[in-house]
Amino acid sequence: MSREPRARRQPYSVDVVALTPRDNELAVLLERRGDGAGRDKSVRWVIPWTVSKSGEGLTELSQRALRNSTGAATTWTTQVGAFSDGPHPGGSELSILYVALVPMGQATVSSENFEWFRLSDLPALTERQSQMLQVSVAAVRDRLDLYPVAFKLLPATFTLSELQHIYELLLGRRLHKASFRRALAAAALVEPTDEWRSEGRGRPAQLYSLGTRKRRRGKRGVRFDLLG
Amino acid sequence: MSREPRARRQPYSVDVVALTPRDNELAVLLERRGDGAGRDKSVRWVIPWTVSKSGEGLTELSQRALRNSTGAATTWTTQVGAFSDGPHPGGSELSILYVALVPMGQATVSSENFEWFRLSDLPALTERQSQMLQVSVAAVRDRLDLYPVAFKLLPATFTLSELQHIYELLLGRRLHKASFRRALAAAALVEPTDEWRSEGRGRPAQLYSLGTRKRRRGKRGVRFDLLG
DNA sequence: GACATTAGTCGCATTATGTGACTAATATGC
DNA sequence: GCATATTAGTCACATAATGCGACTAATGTC
Repeated sequence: MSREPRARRQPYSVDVVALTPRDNELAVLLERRGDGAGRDKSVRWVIPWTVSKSGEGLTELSQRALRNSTGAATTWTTQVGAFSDGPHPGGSELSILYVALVPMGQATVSSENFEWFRLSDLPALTERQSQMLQVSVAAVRDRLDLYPVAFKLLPATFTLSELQHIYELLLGRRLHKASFRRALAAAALVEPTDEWRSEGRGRPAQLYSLGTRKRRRGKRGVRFDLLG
Repeated sequence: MSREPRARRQPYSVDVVALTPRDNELAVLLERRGDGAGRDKSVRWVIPWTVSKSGEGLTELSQRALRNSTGAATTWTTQVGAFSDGPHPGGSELSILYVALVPMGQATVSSENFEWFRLSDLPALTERQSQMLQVSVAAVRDRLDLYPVAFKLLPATFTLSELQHIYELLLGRRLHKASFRRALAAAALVEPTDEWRSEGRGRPAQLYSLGTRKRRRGKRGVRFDLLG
């Protein structure tokens, strides 16, 4: 997609931050903007976005943006919010932001205009785009305890070590193996399959899958220790 | 505000769900719509909303909507999301939803066009409005552990019993007094003032205020028990 | 002064969590 | 084959958090 001809202002766009685990951290999918020949060379990558065509719902729009950038991948997607400050590459006033979680190892691109970047190795972004990315990652972290986001970053079956690595990646700190597994077992969240994976060296790991939802209600007390 | 003359479609509106504790549950501020003489008599109340005037940011818009409906009250406000399904009373395609938390006892109205309704005693709403209200309440609940929302539903000073009641109201279940206070003390969240409140019968209660933030980081393990 | 009512605390049983050390199963180097 | 490295998975025990009933404290009402 090349530069727009001084676009008339679109009312709103749907922007999608697609995240996937890579090299022990998160990576985000960005779109190449223009050919670098324009006057604004400093910003060459943007968060993929679409604008409404004809009465499409927000969800459909986000799915279309995702399909357009990753190539396929019906992944888990959730809305983060709306942003109005600063300019948008498509000239829209409003950005409706979605995060999409792409399972490890399934991070594809639809064309060479798209590329995955590790968060520690990002290209320059505009203020608004940078903020949207930051809020997206924070949104995923905040939902970690309430929604199965960690599992959406993994394939349907996974080893417990992989699951722990995802949690460590999202929390930004190491977890103790025995504690992690004990808590996981207590919640009866995952179920073992009869498959094992041999990763080269070391003992093979058993594969697990996310168990059927059990509507367990939290009956425990209030945690005041993570109010921020 | 009376019926609009077959409004041209606005690009988007900002809708504000204002919540306050009342009679041991939450109450929401609604706006009377039209005079009841129109053909659509069944829906006479709507969630207060505004549309953009001239390059206002979303935050300013929500503040204006709030001022317009409650009369004053600079309360704590946060964005919930964007909604596109179903019709909006203002004819906009998109609703950007905000929740505002109004401290107990400070729930005023700017005019007789506005009224507070307990959630158990709501008037009929459209599908979209009903959904937005439901999502707003869920958003507040989901943020209970991460953000000091419970304190935003109380005045600057409060008794510990009042605080516990707010938590019980938001969680929908009873908490044990001693456990609640022990956890609260461990987090060093609140500070006692030297004031006491005598509520008629019973022993007077000491008043507390929310202490200064202390950036305590969560070093504890993962909770799998409330994934849903 | 007995009683009702609300605030606030204590002690102990139970459960959850942190942590290091242990065993198990595989690959590699010699 | 056998020692060693590497990763998976478990155990046992100490410490911390939580559930919960019973207690004391301070007020108003009769």
